[in-house]
Amino acid sequence: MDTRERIVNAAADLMGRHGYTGTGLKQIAAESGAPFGSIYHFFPDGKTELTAAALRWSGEGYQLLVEGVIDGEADLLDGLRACFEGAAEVLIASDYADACPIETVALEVASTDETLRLVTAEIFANWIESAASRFEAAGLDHDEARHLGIAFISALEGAFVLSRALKSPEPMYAAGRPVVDAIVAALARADRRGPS
Amino acid sequence: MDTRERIVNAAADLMGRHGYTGTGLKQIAAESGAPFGSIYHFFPDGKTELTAAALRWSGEGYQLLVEGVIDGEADLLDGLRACFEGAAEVLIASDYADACPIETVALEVASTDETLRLVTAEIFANWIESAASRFEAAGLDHDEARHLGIAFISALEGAFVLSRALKSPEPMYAAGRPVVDAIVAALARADRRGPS
DNA sequence: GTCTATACTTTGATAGAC
DNA sequence: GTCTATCAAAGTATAGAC
Repeated sequence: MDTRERIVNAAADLMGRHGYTGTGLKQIAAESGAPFGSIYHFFPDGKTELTAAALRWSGEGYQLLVEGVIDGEADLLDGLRACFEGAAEVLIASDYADACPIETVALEVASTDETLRLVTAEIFANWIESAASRFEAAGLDHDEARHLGIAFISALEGAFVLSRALKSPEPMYAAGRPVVDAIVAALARADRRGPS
Repeated sequence: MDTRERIVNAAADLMGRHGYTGTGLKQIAAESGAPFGSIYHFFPDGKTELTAAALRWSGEGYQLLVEGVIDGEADLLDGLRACFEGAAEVLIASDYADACPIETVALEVASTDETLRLVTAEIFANWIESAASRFEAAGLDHDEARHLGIAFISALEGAFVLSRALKSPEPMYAAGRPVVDAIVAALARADRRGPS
């Protein structure tokens, strides 16, 4: 792994746990084993540019992870349930440190850094589209698939907040059920309208 | 309003928008109009103690606000819908700055400050209990009311993240529907089991 | 209790030797 | 490209006059 990659990796890891303002460039240099000057060599625009790269890297990685979990199950609904269950397991295993890698940063920059806010918006939009496309492929119409995609990501993000604060996996399960049930109901309605 | 109250008020406001590490004590002193030294006069333990007070103040205020919205509607379900709708309106009116007042801080301190994490846990627990007690009063059994209370708060929190990042009210509506529908269904089941 | 000045640390960022 | 030394600013915290 080259130096640039190690820096981005360390930034993504630290920011996922401690947030944007809570993570210093010196800390990133130390954690990655890279000399401090290398950060500005690879990211001339400094912390903003590095953070954008870290967010995109985390965002892509997490999307692939979730897609793997969903597509790893024969049934779409089982795949969705596995997401909440898997997230709960990772939370417990990491003592509630490893959750959504971009959520804390997204909230921090939402009203303070428009450049980074746009990066988080693009990532969330990708996640929503990833989920919605699967719902649409399963038979839902475009709008309904999008709304439930948003509800799915919202439930995950909301449950991450509560689970980390309460140090309990309970929200992961309680928040997942209504969304999965809503998709079950929507698929049943779609099936009644036009069975494949 | 006395000095202490102004300080707590300013801290709660600033931290709600810019987070914990993103808000400085000097900024709080300036915003509140209080001299810097007064912060340490009223909060000898410094930033941690002040933040705990700000979180509790925000947490209580937001709970009262939401309870007012819910109880302001004749029907519980309309009250829940009004929460998501009202949150969407406030987001738009504030250019997506005013959302959940403790969410950003909760994520920031979850893995870095156990004292403050416990404060956010207590606040979220109060919110969950506030919602669950209303669901139970409407006819749901204790466990189901609690699970749906958690799902309700999770949906709100998750939608806040997405709405602020995307600068769109859409998540507020999309995330709210499955939870409200789940409560509709649960109430119908409870009614079938034992109509009042 | 109020307010100012200051100490100490850490931050993001830069310059320049190698 | 790598690495170190250093800057100016902002962070928390403290001391002490009034």
